Amino acid sequence: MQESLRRFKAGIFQALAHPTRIAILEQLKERELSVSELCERLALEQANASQHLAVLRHRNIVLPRKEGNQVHYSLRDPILGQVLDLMREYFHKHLEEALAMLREEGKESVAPRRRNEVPR
Amino acid sequence: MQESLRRFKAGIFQALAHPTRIAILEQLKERELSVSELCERLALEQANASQHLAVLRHRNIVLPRKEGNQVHYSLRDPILGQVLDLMREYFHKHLEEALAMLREEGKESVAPRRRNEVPR
DNA sequence: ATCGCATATTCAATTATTCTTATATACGGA
DNA sequence: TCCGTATATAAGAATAATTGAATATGCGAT
Repeated sequence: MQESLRRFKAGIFQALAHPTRIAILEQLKERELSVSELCERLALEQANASQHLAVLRHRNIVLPRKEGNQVHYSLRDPILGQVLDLMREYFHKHLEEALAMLREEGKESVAPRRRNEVPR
Repeated sequence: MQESLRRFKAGIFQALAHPTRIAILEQLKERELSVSELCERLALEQANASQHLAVLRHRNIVLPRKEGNQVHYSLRDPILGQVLDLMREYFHKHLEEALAMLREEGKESVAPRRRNEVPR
């Protein structure tokens, strides 16, 4: 597979690689929502929500539907919903380490590794 | 779901969000490989491969196994293999637009949208 | 036409990723 | 021990992503 195709996939993952956008997609997985509904549910600034939606839109991950004054967004392909479901499963499976990882967050003690040890 | 859990998921996606790391994972999905084998197959610089492997390692996506002089890496959880498979399916389904998107790459003509049009 | 609301875009500042080059560490063998 | 190979890390420059504030656009109602 060529570099360009991998860039396409990487682009999709990159679009998913932000907590806010994951939150948005988890909402849209259930049903179509307007921008203001999303802002309300997720406590987002309007401009910020719009920017994140733009990221998702540019990757064709999300579909806008205009209705009068507002824009309703929906998840374009259920496959990405499945991906999110798999991630949920993955998350549960690795709950312990996920929590540990989150607890470690912010620490920067370097803890030099002992000789003969495999890298962190 | 809390912000911290979404950060965990976003972190995984972020680790997947690079063409080189996708290439690495697609190789490891098939079988365990040493760093030098990966470098050879993917035509990577040693230092660069090592950095990308470090990203995957820190997320516990990939597992190092030391054997004498070298380190063999494997995919830690087949779920992520499934995720890559779903992405492949997604990719095929949206092949047309993917190609269009890739063709557009590098252009920066802004193409002002017509009034009454839904955003890009 | 003008107002008000919903949404989108732009800009500048900050922060995070990525690449390259150089150096460090760990190991096995002579 | 010292050497060569495999891998990891560090440092710096280049690039990209994120944010908040300000502004723009599109639409419905008056």
